[in-house]
Amino acid sequence: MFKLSKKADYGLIAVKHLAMHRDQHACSATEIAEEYGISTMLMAKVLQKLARQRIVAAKHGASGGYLLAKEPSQITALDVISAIDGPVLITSCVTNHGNCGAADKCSVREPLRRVNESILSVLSTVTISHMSEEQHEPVLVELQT
Amino acid sequence: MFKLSKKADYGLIAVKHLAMHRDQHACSATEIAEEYGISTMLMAKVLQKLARQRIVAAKHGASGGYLLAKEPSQITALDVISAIDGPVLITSCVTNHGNCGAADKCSVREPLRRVNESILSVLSTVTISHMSEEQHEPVLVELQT
DNA sequence: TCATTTGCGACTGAATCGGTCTGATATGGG
DNA sequence: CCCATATCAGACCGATTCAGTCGCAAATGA
Repeated sequence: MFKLSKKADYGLIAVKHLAMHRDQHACSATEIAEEYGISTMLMAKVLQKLARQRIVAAKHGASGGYLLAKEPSQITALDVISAIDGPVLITSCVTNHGNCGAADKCSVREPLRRVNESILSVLSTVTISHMSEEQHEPVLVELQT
Repeated sequence: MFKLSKKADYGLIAVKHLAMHRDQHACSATEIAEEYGISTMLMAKVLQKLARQRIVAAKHGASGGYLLAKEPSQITALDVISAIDGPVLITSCVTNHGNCGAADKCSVREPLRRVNESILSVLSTVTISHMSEEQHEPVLVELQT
């Protein structure tokens, strides 16, 4: 009901962890999972999805692990969330090929599409470096009502 | 994974319908449901929740139904959504009494709380009258990164 | 009085989600 | 060269949530 999945949560935790430990060794899934008390298997799954979307880079083999594939300022919360949970759509109707039965009669479709855009805009404004910094400068997001 | 429930969708449809038909007769759950091809029983449930939160006013008895309890400009999308689905929290950790096991170690808790605030702010900026108007003036929402 | 309508809780089947397991593949180090 | 350590991929399961239904009570206008 408007919550992001635990996997997406874990994804953000992992990416932030990698951001804080970059220029150091590659971090293995086990290492990250244990640090935050998360199931190792699950964290591994999450990191695999992040790797498939080229958000993190994987290093196989002994003493391998994961490294950030981009600068923390170039990775947005939206990148991480949609890499794990798929595209962010607040309703199932916002895509044209969505199978909402009442699509043509639906009167809230267009306004909700605009709300969706605003949320995407919020999520893509927040980067991993924002999430690591201490000071928080306000940013203005334009909202089409 | 970041989608609002169908019930919340239906709630917005119903409230917008009432906004367009106000100053007229009270609309019954059956009438609204049939207009948009939605299950009557389900629409009734949704309207009951909206009535319990005093967003709409119920009129019992024959030729009864529902009326808006406030001006459309005083009803926000957030009001409707949270009346139906409960408080909007993008993670289960944002409340203090949330039972997230890794709460103390969790490094993304505070940044996500700020993202949550921004989304609340977007949802409470959009009102039912916004959703009914044709022109769409942009509004700026402040986002604490 | 009675048909209509809301109010409320219990219930069910389906879908989603969190989490696990198994097996394959890659690779650095001893 | 071998093996411990990693990632990779997909199947799998139990629990939770969700969409939608049903039955019964209470209100009320005609």
